[in-house]
Amino acid sequence: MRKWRGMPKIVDHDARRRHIAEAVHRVIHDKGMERVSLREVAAEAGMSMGTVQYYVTTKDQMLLLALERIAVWIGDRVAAVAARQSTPLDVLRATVLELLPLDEERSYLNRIGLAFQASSVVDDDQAAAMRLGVPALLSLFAEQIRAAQTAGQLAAHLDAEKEASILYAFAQGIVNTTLVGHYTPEGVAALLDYHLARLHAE
Amino acid sequence: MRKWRGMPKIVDHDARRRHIAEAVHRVIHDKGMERVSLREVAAEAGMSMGTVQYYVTTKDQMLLLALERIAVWIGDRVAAVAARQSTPLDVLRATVLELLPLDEERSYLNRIGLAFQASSVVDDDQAAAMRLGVPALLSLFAEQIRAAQTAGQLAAHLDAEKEASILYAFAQGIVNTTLVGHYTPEGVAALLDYHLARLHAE
DNA sequence: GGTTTTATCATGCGAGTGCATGATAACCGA
DNA sequence: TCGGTTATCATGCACTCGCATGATAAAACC
Repeated sequence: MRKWRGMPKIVDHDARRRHIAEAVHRVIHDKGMERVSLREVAAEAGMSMGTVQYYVTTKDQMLLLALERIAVWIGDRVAAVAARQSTPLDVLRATVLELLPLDEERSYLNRIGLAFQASSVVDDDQAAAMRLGVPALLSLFAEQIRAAQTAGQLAAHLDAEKEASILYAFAQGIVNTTLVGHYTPEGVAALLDYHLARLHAE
Repeated sequence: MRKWRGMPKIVDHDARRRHIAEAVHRVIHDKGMERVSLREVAAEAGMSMGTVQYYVTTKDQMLLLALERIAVWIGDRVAAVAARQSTPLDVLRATVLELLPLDEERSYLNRIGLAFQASSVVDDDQAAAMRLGVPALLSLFAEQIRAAQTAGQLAAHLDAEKEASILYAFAQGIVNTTLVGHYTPEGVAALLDYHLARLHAE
């Protein structure tokens, strides 16, 4: 599926937008945020530039669309992996691991997320979109920590909110160093397990 | 100090390069990495574009120069604040705090660092320059942790290397969330103290 | 079947890009 | 005092950018 040419009307607008957003992702991943342009994205998406403009009124909106799409992508992945766990501590561990660049797809997502993290410092709309996911993750973490505490999996004296914040910061902070190869996937997992082990009820 | 015009020969090349690098920093901070151009930087530095080209052969080299400059800037700040502490634990705490966006100057440095972190994912030279500082900081952390352990300030059973990695990741990971206002400076410091407290020898 | 709507494309425009070049002063060593 | 080096600038070039416009064809509607 590469080239459409003059066959209108039965199109799924959401699918088109998704297609464009994914082309933006690939451009960001392969060439970097500074190389994102309407032309480059159109070429990557296999459409004319005019068609991209038909679905997206401005470049900023195109980037925002790509950002929102990747946020729901990550959100879906986290929700799916969390649902697959049995104990609160497993949810916690699996969720953090899901956020880290431990295989190709997660590295892909993290590279793009990193680019948006930087570009959102200067773009208010992107910053707002970026902020959306954070409280959800933090409260998921805190909730699982509390559940693990009542289940006797984690020490009762822990401050769930603070532990959640620390855990999330750790996950965010280890990304870049791992992406550049400073840690192996096994090393990162060992680091996480080391940290979680100290939170255990003895 | 804004405009030179036709007064050559007694110039300090390093000073000129520093001046250009700082202009790059301001452009990145105020308008974002994508708006960095020879023209914009020249205007910000108060020189003609040709003069910038005289000191910097290419745009990539200009960015690399700005990256190296900010790395030594941060390194100097960390070294200075570390030298001012008396116990290993104080060094550890003060060094981490120095890396966080807790006041205007540190926010300034962190915004720029974040931009380079993203752009270095796609530029190999920048990635190499970025990697340089990490081992130094990690080994400083590990060293101070070990010193604190022998001094009885931190629990003896801690894995100094792993704790150093976790601490550094925490510092890196809390930056963006703090920059967008999700944490107050006091909240971040409290988070760090909470984490350090659990490492204490009882 | 003719008209309107929807989707796609090619093209043009003014602005901005990185980089190269030639001119022009100010200083230095003779 | 004079040629040569050093530093600065203005300008030009080929290219890309975001965005606007007009043409065109297929589908939908009547």
